[in-house]
Amino acid sequence: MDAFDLFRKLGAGAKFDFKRFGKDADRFKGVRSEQKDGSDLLSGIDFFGTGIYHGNQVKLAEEQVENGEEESEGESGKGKRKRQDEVKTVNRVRAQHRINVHGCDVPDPVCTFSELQSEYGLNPRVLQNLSSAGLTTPTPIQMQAIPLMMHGRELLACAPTGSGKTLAFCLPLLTHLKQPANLGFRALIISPTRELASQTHRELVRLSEGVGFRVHILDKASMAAKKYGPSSNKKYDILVSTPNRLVFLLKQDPPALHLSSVEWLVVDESDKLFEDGRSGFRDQLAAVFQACSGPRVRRALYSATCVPDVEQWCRINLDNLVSVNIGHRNSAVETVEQELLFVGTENGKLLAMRDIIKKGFLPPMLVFVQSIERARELFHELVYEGINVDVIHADRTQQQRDNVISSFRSGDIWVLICTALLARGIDFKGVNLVLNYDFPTSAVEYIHRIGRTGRAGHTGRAVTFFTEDDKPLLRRYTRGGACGLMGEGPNNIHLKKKKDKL
DNA sequence: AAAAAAT
Repeated sequence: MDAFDLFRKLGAGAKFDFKRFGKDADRFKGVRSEQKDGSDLLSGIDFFGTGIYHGNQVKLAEEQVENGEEESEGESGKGKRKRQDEVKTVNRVRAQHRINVHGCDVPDPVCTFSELQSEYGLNPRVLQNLSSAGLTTPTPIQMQAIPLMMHGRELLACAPTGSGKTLAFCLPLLTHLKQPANLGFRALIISPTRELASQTHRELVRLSEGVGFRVHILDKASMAAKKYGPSSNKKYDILVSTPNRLVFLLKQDPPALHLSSVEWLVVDESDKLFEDGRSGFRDQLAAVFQACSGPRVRRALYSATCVPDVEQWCRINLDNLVSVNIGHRNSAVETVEQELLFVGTENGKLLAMRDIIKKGFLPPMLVFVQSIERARELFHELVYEGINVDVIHADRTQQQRDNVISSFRSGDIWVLICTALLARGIDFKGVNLVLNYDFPTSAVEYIHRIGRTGRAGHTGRAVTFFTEDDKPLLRRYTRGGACGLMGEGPNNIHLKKKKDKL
């Protein structure tokens, strides 16, 4: 595995501009010539064309149709034909939208939001809120995951960045809860960062407007107010939180919050929250799972990336699991034009960055670096460039963090330097460029970072800086982390196992 | 490997 292969594996759908980055191409040629593989550079850059995958999907669907025919052999003519047609239609829909499902008794995908009202009793007001938000057609993940959750099925869902996962779990929650009830929280959503939690909270409030649900977020103020204690009036329905805050309240004696009425537990960015190790989220998440002790609790895990570890856990612990995958698993979103830029050294990064600024760029731009310290440093380098630049990371105060996010959303900040804090889930409208100033430490992180652009079918662009020093880093993580992500067929993913816990 | 996550 060399640097070239690595980038090939990172960048599904990547376009590499050889004229513009001729030097980089030469560089990779050099690297590549060390290999025995005789194939030439350009043919090597078949970025695992999506057409091949699509072909496989259709073929798979046809096989399913055939199976369906065999199964219905005992039936008489008319009914049999009707069932065959239905199976064909459903499989065609799945193939067309690259919906892959595994599990028993999977309900048909829905093709419109109004079907959700007629078939599953979605509140008409929510439907109205959807259309006033300009949402007309369900995305593939919504088509399949919503009916599943409406049937109360536990699931593991994997769909690309910016493809509508939030709505895919919010709609079923609202439908399932039917109306406000004073029973305490009946639905809980866990997110890895406060920024993502607050975004999800806002979405839920907007979506349920006029229905009367009490949607809460665990923030400093609500925790200080101690409003969820045993003596509270239980007049709340849905909670969104980061894990540790929740665990803090649960651990108090007596617990400052009860989750025994929770009927739906949604884990967003599930692979992140399953992260193990001394300071990982995993223990916190385990405590949350344990606290959601009601007999009727259902669980759904969502992410753009899925690791075998999480899948394994789901197979063992979830009831009659269904897993839904949209398109390639663990692949970069296809609407992002990806470029790799060799900049030689650290100083080369700064020069290239200044060059981008000097040449004129179309804001807003997100710039990812590897650590808080590096975020600070880069900010100090750029603050005098005459552009509106700011920086966000976990060491800034919540007030600063909130201000930065809102100024970036409003366009007052053109360039936002950030750490992994903003890598997942955050939905900025119209980020024109994601710059990986520091090379991401894993393919998974790369996928999430560049997924801040090219959202909801829009096009986006991502540039990744690359230096001499990054080479050993690349080799390490292709061995230990996500490897063979793509190019080996949709169901042939080897992610090396690190641990086998939980 | 780093970042985030409670007071």
